Amino acid sequence: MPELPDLAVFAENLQARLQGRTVLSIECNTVNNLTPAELQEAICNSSIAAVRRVGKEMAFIFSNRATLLVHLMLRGEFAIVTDPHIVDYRVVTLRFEDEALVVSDPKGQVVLKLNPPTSSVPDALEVGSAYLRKKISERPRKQVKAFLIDQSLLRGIGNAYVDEILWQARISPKSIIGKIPDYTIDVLLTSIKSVLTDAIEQIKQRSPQAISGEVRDFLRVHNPRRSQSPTGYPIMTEKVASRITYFTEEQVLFG
Amino acid sequence: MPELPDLAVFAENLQARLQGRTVLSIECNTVNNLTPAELQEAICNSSIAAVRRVGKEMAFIFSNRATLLVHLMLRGEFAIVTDPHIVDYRVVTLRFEDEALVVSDPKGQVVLKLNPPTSSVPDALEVGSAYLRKKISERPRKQVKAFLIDQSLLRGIGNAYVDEILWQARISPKSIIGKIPDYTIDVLLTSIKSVLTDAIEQIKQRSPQAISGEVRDFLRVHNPRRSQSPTGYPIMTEKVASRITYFTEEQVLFG
DNA sequence: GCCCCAAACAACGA
DNA sequence: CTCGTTGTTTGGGG
Repeated sequence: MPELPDLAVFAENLQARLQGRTVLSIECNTVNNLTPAELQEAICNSSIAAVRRVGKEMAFIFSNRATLLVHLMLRGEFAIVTDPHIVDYRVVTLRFEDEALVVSDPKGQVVLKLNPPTSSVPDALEVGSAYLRKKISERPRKQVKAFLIDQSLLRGIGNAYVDEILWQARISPKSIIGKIPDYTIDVLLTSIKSVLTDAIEQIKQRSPQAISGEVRDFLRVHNPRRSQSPTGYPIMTEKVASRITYFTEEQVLFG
Repeated sequence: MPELPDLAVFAENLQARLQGRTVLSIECNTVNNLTPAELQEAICNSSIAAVRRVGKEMAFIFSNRATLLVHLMLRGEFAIVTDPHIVDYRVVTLRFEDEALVVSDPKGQVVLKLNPPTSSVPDALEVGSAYLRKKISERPRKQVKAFLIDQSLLRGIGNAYVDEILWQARISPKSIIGKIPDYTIDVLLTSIKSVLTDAIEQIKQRSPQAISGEVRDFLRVHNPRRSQSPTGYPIMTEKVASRITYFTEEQVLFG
């Protein structure tokens, strides 16, 4: 499944291709208590004003100020096609004049939200040091990996990039977050931003038009293709925070 | 720390010695949001009408219907003395005409409650088979030891007597409670009552005047002095439900 | 060993 | 590998 950097690229590309387009009709079944009629009522005949990533979700913002939030979950995908019927497992189809945006999902787990309340949880690319320290002080005993992927604390970091971030910061995923020294929290914050923005650039270079799929070959430790980190340490694999985790001995264990 | 049978004996003895006595003054610090002033207001100049054990707590019931509930936690003790100052770590002192009841605790963990709402959780000596089966069906996956010492399900059983009860019933502490057959639940219920009431009798015989301390030498398996159960099986030690547990191979593992 | 609470963990469904 | 929720277990701190 795509993570934050993939979704950021998808957002740009979806916006480039769909901005200004008017939704002529909608096809969907009821998903998460959202009925086709509600969706119809809310966005039909409106045009797409913007497409933005927010956390791990895609926000389609319409000219009438309605917002449709899409979470792809494990297997959801976006596609822009002339004939929607060629796409299997369609969840929602927005038809424009000559083509259509299809959200599909073979597992049927995609989550749709219409005009949800705005979240107070910061996005990983926006988070500040004061917020991070406040949340750390509220949950000092959490493992740093569990902390970073907890979407109720910080939005957008998933299982692949958290390993990259922690390797970049040289912090063991099993560290107890409250035991990480202040200075190292600064390093962590910097790593969050740099790993994610670098990945966005990598993905743009490799898949400039992507609105689906994922590019992972450049990951430095969370990468089954690699046995060593860029600095030559063997990559170890272990479950941490209930997830398969790639890390090396370079990463300091705090606590 | 005393468990249910010890506390049952203490209750009898405290009542025998204090019933009818009038509280002339109280000394304490604020404990659990209960201020000295509140306590003073509630029970000063009242007399002790009864002393009863309830779960692992001691209830001092006053002539004005006020109730003071005392939980001794790990190291709390009762003492009746003429000079309270000889007792270290005093938490509460109720002065009567010629002597005083002191609750002391070197760890400061004693819990006091004034007129608490009456609990709907049955005491281990009162529990019926219907209640037990209902709770089992609500939490069928809990280990039987964890179930029995959970004070929100059943009040009064602690880490020592639960081992005695389970040995008596020949049920392994690691059994999954929902997998224990109906008939064996009856055996368990009978064991709860018989182990506890027998222990009360044992303690009365050995320490007829006790209002503190604990007698444990007669325990058949939860007893560091013994290496074999009465039937000659070696006693094993293991953590179960996060507690040191004594048990033998005689005890059937269900589930 | 007491209790409470946060966190970890597994299972399940969507 | 997603996010919820629920129930259970575990560990720390008072």
